[in-house]
Amino acid sequence: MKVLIIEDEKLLAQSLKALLEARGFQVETVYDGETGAQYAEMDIYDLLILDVMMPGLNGFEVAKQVRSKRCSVPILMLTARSDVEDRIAGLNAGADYYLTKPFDTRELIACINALLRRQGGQVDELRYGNTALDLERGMLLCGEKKIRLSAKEFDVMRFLLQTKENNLPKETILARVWGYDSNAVENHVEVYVAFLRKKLAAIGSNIRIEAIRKLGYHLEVADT
Amino acid sequence: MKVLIIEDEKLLAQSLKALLEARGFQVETVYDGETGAQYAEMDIYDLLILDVMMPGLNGFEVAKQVRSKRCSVPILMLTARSDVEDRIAGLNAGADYYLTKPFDTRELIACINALLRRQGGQVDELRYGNTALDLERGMLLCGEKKIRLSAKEFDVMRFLLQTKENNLPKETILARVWGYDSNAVENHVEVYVAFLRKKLAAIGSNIRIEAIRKLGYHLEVADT
DNA sequence: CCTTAGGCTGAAAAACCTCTGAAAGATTTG
DNA sequence: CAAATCTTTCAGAGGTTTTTCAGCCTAAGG
Repeated sequence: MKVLIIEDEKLLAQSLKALLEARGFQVETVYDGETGAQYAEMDIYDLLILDVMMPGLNGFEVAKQVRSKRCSVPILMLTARSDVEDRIAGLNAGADYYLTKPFDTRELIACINALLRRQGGQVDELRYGNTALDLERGMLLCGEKKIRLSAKEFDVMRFLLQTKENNLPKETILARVWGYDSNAVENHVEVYVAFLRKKLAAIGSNIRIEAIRKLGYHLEVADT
Repeated sequence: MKVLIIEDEKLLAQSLKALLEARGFQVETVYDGETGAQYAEMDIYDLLILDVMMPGLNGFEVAKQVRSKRCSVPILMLTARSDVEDRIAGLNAGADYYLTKPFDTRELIACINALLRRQGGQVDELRYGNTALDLERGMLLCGEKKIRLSAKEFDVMRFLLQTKENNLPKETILARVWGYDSNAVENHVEVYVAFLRKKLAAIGSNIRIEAIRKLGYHLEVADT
């Protein structure tokens, strides 16, 4: 789980980072809106934590910009301003939750869990068709049968299951599974899709991984 | 969009109902937790609005019960108790958002929009006549039938659908789809228009791509 | 009614993607 | 340290898509 914190108060940013890292998140922090928007648009994060009041681009603007790029990562907005108008503006700008500073640590964690749960983050199983991905054990389950996935297979399968029948470009899979700065090539994705198709077939799953040339992959339930 | 309101204060329930109906939602209200949980578990709602303090099953319990049935409808919790402990309990019980009474009407609407926006799995598409272009999967849809488009076919079709019955010179299509600096010729456009007409016919679309000599192409809905 | 240029079409060639198996290179496990 | 498993690399098969081209058709103007 990768989290991006966009917050100009470095002290708060650092303490948030520590807090989340202690719970097993991978955290990156940036200290201004422009950089934050850039990072966020790589679309490799599972959650954005966004301060409203920042020099340069403020939180509302960052949220709007990110959303305008069709990036649907959950956004949690933080702010000292408890004004109703602000909350409304934040939500309308594309935020998913609005939390007022100072906030209780446990409340923050509960919010994050709620947001990630909706993304399929806190559940222990992702289902589609007649098949489930056990997130604890990294296994594909279908009826009585099950099969173990390797780490990369698991990551790829997870992203596919999160986007279900929506298109997922190879680029994006590459960025999220191998890292945006890795020198992995698209054939890696193809190879892993092949691995997954083999394993899905082995347990009799009715999930198909469909390829659309030049666009990417998505899941479908076999018609038959 | 169907919304279920579970709220024992009938006055508040009714005013919420009116408020939402005015925005085009289909609203049902129930006045106690047991009934609410039953209704919710039918899994036919797009959103639950849930009061915490109710006789019998309270909001936390309803949320837990609904979630335990693997029902993932978004839950918005309302309460007069502004206690942090409550908010945490609510979120952990499975709520997606926690709003404290009294709340601003516009804030409520913003919350609802935020929740539905996320859930709506927004399959965006361009429609014209009896036909739609699925932008996510690059397919043409017409009733039950659908057909895949190749990348270039898709680009041309999208461009045509964006300008609808306005004239679109071949030159412009060339520039936009093949790039202004490519060495593609106008016959390319003609060929692709032919491809598209064939595919449109194959799915029984009533869209016609009309050519006007020296001027370009545009769409029309077939009269028949 | 004829001419002509623009538009249409089918076929074939060329280019391009995706898939796959095999093998080499890493990494983990026993 | 050896064995097993996982990841990367590579090259070619098999399709599909895109381009090319030549000839046909049709609308518009004389």
